[in-house]
Amino acid sequence: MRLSNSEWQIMNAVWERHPATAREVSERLPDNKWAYTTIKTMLTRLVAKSALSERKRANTSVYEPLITRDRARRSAVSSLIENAFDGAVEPFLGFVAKNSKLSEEQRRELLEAIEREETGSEEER
Amino acid sequence: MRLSNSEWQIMNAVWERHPATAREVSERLPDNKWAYTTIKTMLTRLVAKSALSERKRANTSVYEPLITRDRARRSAVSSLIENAFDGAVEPFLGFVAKNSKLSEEQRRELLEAIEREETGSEEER
DNA sequence: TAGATTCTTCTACAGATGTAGAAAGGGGTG
DNA sequence: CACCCCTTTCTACATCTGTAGAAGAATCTA
Repeated sequence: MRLSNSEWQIMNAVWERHPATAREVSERLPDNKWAYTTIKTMLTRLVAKSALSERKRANTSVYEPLITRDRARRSAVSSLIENAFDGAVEPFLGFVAKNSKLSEEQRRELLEAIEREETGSEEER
Repeated sequence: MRLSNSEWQIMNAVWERHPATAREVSERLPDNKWAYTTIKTMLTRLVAKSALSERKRANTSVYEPLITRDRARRSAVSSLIENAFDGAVEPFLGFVAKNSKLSEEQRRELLEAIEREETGSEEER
C-alpha cells in the first residue's frame, strides 16, 4: 500500500476523525488549496486502492480508513529504508540519530523508547 | 530533489563507485531485471533533473553524482516526516525507536550515536 | 414547490514514472 | 576496409499523480 504525497494529506485528515465526509476533510486540511472535486477525486482513488471505505449517508459519502495510520507509516518507513538505505536498517537508524538535531527533551525520549525496546505498535484504529 | 524508487536504485549504483557507465550501473544492480535501454532512460532523466552529470569518454557516457547520497537521504527523510508524520519529528523518532526491532548491537550503536549527538553529516562525495 | 446550495459522477488533461524496442552511430579487429 | 558489437538517441506507451471543470442529482429553504 503506497500512498502518494497528496494521498497522505487526505488520509491524515480522515485519520484525525472518522467517518468523515469530503467536506469535513476539506475543512480539516491545513491551508487547503485544492478544489472540492480534487479532494473527491483523491478520496475515490483511495477507495479504489482500499485505503478507505465509502458508504452513503443520504446522498453524501462518508469515508473511513481501512488501514491504520500506524500500518501506513510502517510501510512508508520500510520503503524508505529499502530505497534510500539499500534495505539496511542500521545505517538508517544511525542517520536518523545523527541528523535529527534533537532537543534535550527529544533525545531523552528517544533514549527511553529505545531502552524500553517495545517492539510492536499501537494500532490507533 | 525527489527521487523515485527506480531512480534510487540507479543512484545507489552510481554512488557505489563513480564515474560509472550505463553498463557498469547495469552490472552493479542486484538481480537486475531492467533492459539496458531502461537504465539508459533513467540515467538520462537523472541528468535532466541534475542528479547526475554526464560526460563522454569516446562514444560512451560516464555519469557522476551531482548530489551526495547524504543529501538525497536527508531530503527523503524530511519528506517522509512531512507526509507521514505531519511534519513532527518527535513522533517520527518515537515511531522509529519503537518499530525497528533492534538487535542488541544496533541498539547500542544507536544509543551511542545519540549520545555523541553529532549533528551534521558525513558528505561522501 | 421553485430556486439555491451541495454532492456526486464523468471526463479531461498535463506531467511523472516504469519499461523498452528500433534504428542509427562509432570503434576495434581481422 | 568490412563487419560486428556496443552505445546512443528517439520514440512509444501504459499507468500513476495532481488538479479540476461540467453537468446532473439530491437536499434544503423560503
